[in-house]
Amino acid sequence: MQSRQGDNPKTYIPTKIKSQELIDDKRQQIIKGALSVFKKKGYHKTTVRDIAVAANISMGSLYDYINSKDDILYIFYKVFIFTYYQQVISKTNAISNPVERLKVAYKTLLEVNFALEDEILFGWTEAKNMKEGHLQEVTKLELELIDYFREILDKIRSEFNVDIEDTNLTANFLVYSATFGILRRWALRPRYNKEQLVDYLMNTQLKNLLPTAMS
Amino acid sequence: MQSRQGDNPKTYIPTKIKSQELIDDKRQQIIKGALSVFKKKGYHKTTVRDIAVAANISMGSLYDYINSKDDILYIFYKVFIFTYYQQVISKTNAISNPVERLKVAYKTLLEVNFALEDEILFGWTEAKNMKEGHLQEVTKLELELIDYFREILDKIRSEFNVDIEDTNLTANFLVYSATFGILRRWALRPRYNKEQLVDYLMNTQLKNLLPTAMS
Amino acid sequence: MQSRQGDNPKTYIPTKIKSQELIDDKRQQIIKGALSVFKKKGYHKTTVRDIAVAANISMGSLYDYINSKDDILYIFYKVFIFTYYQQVISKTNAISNPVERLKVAYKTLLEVNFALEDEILFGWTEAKNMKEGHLQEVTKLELELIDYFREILDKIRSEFNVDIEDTNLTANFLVYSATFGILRRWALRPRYNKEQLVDYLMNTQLKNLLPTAMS
Amino acid sequence: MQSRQGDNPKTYIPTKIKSQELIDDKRQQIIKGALSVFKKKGYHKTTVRDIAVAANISMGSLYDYINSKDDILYIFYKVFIFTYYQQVISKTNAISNPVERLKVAYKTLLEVNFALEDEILFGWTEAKNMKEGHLQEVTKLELELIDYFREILDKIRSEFNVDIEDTNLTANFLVYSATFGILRRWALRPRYNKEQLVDYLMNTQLKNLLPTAMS
DNA sequence: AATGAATGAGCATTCATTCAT
DNA sequence: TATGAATGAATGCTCATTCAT
Repeated sequence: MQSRQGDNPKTYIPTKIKSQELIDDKRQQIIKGALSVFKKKGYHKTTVRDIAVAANISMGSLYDYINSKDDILYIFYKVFIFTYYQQVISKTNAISNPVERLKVAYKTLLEVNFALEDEILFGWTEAKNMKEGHLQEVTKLELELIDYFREILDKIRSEFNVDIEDTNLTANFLVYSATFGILRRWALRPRYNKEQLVDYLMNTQLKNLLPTAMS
Repeated sequence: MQSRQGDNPKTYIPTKIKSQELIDDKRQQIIKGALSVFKKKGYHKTTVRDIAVAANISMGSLYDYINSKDDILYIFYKVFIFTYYQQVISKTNAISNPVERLKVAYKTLLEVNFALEDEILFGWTEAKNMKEGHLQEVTKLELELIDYFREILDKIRSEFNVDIEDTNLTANFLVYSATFGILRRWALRPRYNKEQLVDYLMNTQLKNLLPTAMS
Repeated sequence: MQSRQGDNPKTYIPTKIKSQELIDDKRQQIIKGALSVFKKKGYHKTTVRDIAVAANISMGSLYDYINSKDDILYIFYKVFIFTYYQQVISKTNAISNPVERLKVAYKTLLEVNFALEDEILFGWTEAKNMKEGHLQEVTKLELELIDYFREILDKIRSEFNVDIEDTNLTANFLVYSATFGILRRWALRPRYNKEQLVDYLMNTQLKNLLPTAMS
Repeated sequence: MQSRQGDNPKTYIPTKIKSQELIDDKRQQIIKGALSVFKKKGYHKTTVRDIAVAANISMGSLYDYINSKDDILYIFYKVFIFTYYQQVISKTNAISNPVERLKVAYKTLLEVNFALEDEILFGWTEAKNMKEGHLQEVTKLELELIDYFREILDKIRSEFNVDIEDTNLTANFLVYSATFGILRRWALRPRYNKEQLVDYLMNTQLKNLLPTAMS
């Protein structure tokens, strides 16, 4: 696999601070604090003061590590999507059978989604608040994940002669379907728990894709 | 079918204006203007001034028809979801065969979704900004739509002895799947047009549900 | 007694309306409504809309009879002080013995004060909101009342040779003392009722003024 | 004398500022500026901008020290009444003879009133604009001052066997009488100066209270 | 004469960002 | 580097007054 953007969540945002290590540490601290407030109040209603308090850092210092409130959103997305992405890759990279790899990848995707519920919910609704350049970069990362699924599907199609009409479209839908339990949780909880939802998607979305013998 | 909330999109929000007809007209004008700005800037970044200008009404007059910025969001959702809902119902109510009804209902749902792309995109990301009471009311309307699908599925199951494990969960997923083309348009366009996306969903989501003979 | 301003509470404020009778009626209606709202909310927090509603008149019509919110305050004061003033005069004008006249006048003043508690409380705190010219005119009316008391005291002094150093200052204090029970009601009620407060003032303020034999 | 509320004018109003010393300084500066504008325009017509300008502080900074316009009023009253109160107490606390103490206390009260004319004039008319809780607290402080006079009168009555029917009512009237020169200044100035007014009240209000031999 | 809808300047308050220490 | 006080433009909302009908 060729090198991808997704391999590194760190981004160049100019700061007054020299030590890169310090920058990384503090930014980690900042987005951790930020997310804890974002979850409750959303991006717009969260003030930079709120974030500084939650991150246990002074207002002035905060602005030594970022240049604007928007940067916080950007850094959050980078780290978040990178994590999301890495988990799926790392758990499946070594699996040679593409059918098996698809199953594990989709299952992992579902698990990660449930593990990062708050982040996903927040991410879905607030992405539009990033400025153009940042948004594009984040979008690119997500497209890479979809592409990862497409590659698996392509392999299945060519190796097993399975009939999948459009692997790109299918990959897109698969990734979309994986957030069903999260984005609809207001309608699904508490009636259904995580396991039931994972099972439902594994049984319907994958089974429909693969010949009965395989699934 | 018993009476539902969804039968009436008008809601009592006290105003300073006495003529109900005028209220309805102006509110229509307001949300039309509001949406045109919301689309570009999102709810929070849109100022009430922006809305007044877009709706071609003065600030003072605007507040004669609503009581707060939040009300605009609320009225928008009520009208939007009601339209959404009504179209599906009105086009399928008369179809007695439940399989046929399901097909037409889902197809209509997809068409409406594409017709209301902007509204849906906006609606998905900004719902959380409504105040508690309003949010609940809007949520209720959406649940009624899901229930409408569940009822059709129940009928199919009992009349045709089709194996659908959980009709409620399935109905939820069906409604969710219908927004795929909209919520992922940044990844799907311009490669796929509306027809292709509608076909994909009709072919995968419905076909998987019904025995081959029926679909 | 020469003609005084206080003889007529009506004032020339230009209006669009021709019939003077109608003007008088409507203004009566307006200040009645206005006072009922002023009592609860004070002048500034009362909106013209509030007044229109309370006076059972339309916004547009209201402005046919007055020219500004300030006018309402002005008309209120004119009527209020005139009433206040007239009662004291009319009950005492015929009493020839000045000592007796003083007693009845002060007693009447006290009674009127308690009868118009709300008006007085409102009047004291909101007078400053009238515009300069109006304020002066109203002030003039009150000075006439003080003068009325000074005249009685002058007569007592000359006829009975009672030692009252400065009749003008004394008259001022007498009128001031009469509002004690009203302006301090937050500290006096419910411990003291109207009768106790009237007795206290009659016994202290008048008795101290007049030789024991007279009071 | 037991501890009283009046011992401390500082009140807990949460702020964004951490240094208490700075808070005290700036608040002093704010109410000084505020009063200078309030005097001319009254509470309602004074904008927060006016206050910021008069206090030589930026709008944003102003709100770092208070939370609402109402708070300014509240802080003003606390400081004002505390000053008022403290002066009377501190000048008389050491005087053992209660008759002497009464004389000095009343005289001091009169002097303080004249020294704080603007504050009193403003205070009387705008108290109603404080919110409920604040108003009660301020009221309590004033009641303590009245109580201070009542205690002196009680002592005089018991020690000297002077006939004062109701010491509480008398104390109330004494405190009320002390603002005569201020609240009626529009009718009294420029004819009477401060000394004449102080003399008048000392001579009438106290002399009437005490047996001739004492006053 | 009466009505009530329309207007827009004005207000209290917030908050991202800067900067002196 | 770190701190937190200072800044002021921007925002949601109000309300006295006007005006078309």
